[in-house]
Amino acid sequence: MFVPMARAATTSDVFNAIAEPQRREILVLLRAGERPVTELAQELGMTQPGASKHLRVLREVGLVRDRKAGKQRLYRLDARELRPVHEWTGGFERFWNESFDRLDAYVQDLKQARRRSDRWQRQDGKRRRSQRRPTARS
Amino acid sequence: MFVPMARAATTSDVFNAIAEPQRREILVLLRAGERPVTELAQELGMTQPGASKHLRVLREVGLVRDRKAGKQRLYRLDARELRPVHEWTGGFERFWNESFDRLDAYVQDLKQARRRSDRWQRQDGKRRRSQRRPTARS
DNA sequence: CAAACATATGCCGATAACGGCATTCGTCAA
DNA sequence: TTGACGAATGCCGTTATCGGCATATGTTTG
Repeated sequence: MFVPMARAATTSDVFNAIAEPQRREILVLLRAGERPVTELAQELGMTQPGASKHLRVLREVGLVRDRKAGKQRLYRLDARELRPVHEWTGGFERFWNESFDRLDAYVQDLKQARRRSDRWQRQDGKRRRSQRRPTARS
Repeated sequence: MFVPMARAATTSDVFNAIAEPQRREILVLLRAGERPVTELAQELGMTQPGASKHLRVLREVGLVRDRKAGKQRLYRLDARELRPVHEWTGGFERFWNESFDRLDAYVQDLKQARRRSDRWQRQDGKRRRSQRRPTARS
């Protein structure tokens, strides 16, 4: 028998944790320093239990730590686990710098070819290369 | 009446797209160059429809583009949308470099204080600071 | 046109995600 | 101990996700 499963063993990894906008917002807020749950909930415009649940997820992947302070529980950032994400995306850096796009490369080639041939035949007063943007999505 | 919604308007942003291990894997595979769906499906150990669906998600957030090549459809990487993620995580860099941890900061302070006081009283041959790494997850 | 091949889409089942509410748990103070 | 307060947990309803299968769509070739 087949046992289908949703999102395999994904749950509870860092990529998943930061896929939630509210959780990202929490991390951003925590850059300013420790904060109790209620305060965070308020800034996020959600209920306290809601915030607590997000904080749980963040805690479980190690992005956040908590310490007791009286009856409060102060959460603070622990960004170390964000590093793998940074590095993973960094592995694609050359693809967004270096002409990632065949089209770009192609256009560059055309330009070069033009320049070369221009040196040989100097006629053709017409405007060459008429803003190639093909109407771009409408 | 209340209309609860799951993951708000999250769906279909880049963070969500790369939250899926298989989709990350696809991106990695595509670094090597264009690839048809079937090939990807095979390397991922999943069915062709499965791969197609992941590719759809990636396409919708702009991480991937496709071009027709005969009866095949070749997918290629377009990593530009990965940049925002890289930059967002980069915004936390100082928290994992610079003593993110109060404990570390504390230890640093201790070291400094020691050094200072050492200049005044030169005793205490004991080892100071015993590798504070707190057992790291087991 | 039909057959063969490559992809996309639709449907389904199982499960996870999110948010709110009610409630429990834990801690401090009177 | 009781009351007040902060935070966590449980439950529920709604929606999304993921995977597989069957099927549709599209393209090339005979």
